[in-house]
Amino acid sequence: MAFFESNYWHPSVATDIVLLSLRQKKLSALLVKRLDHENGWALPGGFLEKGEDLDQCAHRELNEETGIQVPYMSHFANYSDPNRDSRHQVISVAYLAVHPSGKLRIRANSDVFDVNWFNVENLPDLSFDHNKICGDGIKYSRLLIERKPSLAFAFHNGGFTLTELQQTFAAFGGHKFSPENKRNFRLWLKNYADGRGLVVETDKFREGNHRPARIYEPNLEALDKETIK
Amino acid sequence: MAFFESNYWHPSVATDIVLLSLRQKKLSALLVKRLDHENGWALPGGFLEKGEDLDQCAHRELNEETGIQVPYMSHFANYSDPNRDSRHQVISVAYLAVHPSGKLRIRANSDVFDVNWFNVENLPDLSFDHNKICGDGIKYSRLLIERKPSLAFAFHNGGFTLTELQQTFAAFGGHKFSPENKRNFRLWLKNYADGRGLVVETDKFREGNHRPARIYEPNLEALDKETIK
DNA sequence: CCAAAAGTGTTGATCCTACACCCATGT
DNA sequence: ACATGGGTGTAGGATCAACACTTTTGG
Repeated sequence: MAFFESNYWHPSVATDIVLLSLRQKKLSALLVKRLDHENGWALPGGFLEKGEDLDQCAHRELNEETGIQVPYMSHFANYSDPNRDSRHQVISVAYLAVHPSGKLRIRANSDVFDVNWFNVENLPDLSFDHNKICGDGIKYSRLLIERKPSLAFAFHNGGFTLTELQQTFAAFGGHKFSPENKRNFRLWLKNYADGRGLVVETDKFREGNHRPARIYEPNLEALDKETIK
Repeated sequence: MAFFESNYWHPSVATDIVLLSLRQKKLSALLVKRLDHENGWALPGGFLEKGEDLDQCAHRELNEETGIQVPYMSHFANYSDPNRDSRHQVISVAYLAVHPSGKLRIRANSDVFDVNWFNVENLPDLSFDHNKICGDGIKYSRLLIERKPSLAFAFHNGGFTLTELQQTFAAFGGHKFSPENKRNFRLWLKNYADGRGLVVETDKFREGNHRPARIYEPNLEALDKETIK
């Protein structure tokens, strides 16, 4: 006997996560290989379970499949073409997430037998419509970081120098945050962040073969007040 | 025997539509009274059917319940609290839509026994979490009209005068498009729309106890090229 | 001393605000 | 003639891009 019965038809509902990070200063997305997904690369994600909401589902799936937790995650689109999965009708609820650069501890998991970062300019063929979803997520991230530049902080753990922050913006290809107009980037940042108290100066410096660079940290309290998801 | 069976649990999926329009120059939302919704006011919408995608579902439900079609409709959020509907777990996919001001022909429908516009400043108590959804939709529309001002064209049928267009912006309470700075609104519009070719002058005029006002029309081709959903 | 990257001052163009003013119609 | 709303010109302030410059470290 079937486990689930109803007088009405029901679709399946899953979450898929476009997880972005900086790897070698390139914007990169995390992909997984799972036993069921035609053995190809795909976005991390999975089916909604009874009693949880979509946000919980996305966090749970990401944690189960990669063992990580992220400082930023939010919904950006739905995918509901009845034929997007040939086996049955699945609504995919897509999330954008950000992981700070640095070590990624991948947890062993029976379903997932490979996990890796891929430069977003050079993604492999993905299962289902995941190339479309991933591309949309990247496009969305470019819009988002212009509307809510504090998103860039989520790419850094334990503070950042202004040059590092600028490189983060540059990884998105945004115009104003672009290449070597260091001066204007800093003026813009001062204007943007100072009024809102978004960043705080620390007394720490990043050392190198050059003048040490001051390290800044995001002001978590002020960040919570930022509008726009 | 049950109509639908599966080895896995499935949620229900529905679309709900926040349909906005201008009524007496006030931003207003369309609400319906249905036999099943505790006999209270609620957003138009209903369950996804087998073989259709979410956009089709939203258009179909709106058409079935109110007999109208709209020039703008797009997804803005999901609602998935497991307890948002006490009867069973329903994912609500929320859409924002715009209807031009003017006559609304309501089609008789057995499920819906009342339909009406409500000023968004003064909404009644709605079924389920529809007050939350509707409020979010209105907030979203305020963001959207700043990011993509051409949305304002969807509130007008058969052309608009510049004053009418400005009143549309004013209905959202936006700062720059605000009260009686006619001069700057027009300068801003010229700068925004001229470069993109978004509006075209017609040779028609709106008459009144005063100098006739030139009527403009949106350029549909250029509108399609506008970025941002 | 030199290389390399951090960090600052300032000008000129551009955009936006505020305010004043003229124009065309109905009564 | 005048009331009403349509429609425009423009000076001064704020904002922003571009470029040149100084500072501090390691080797």
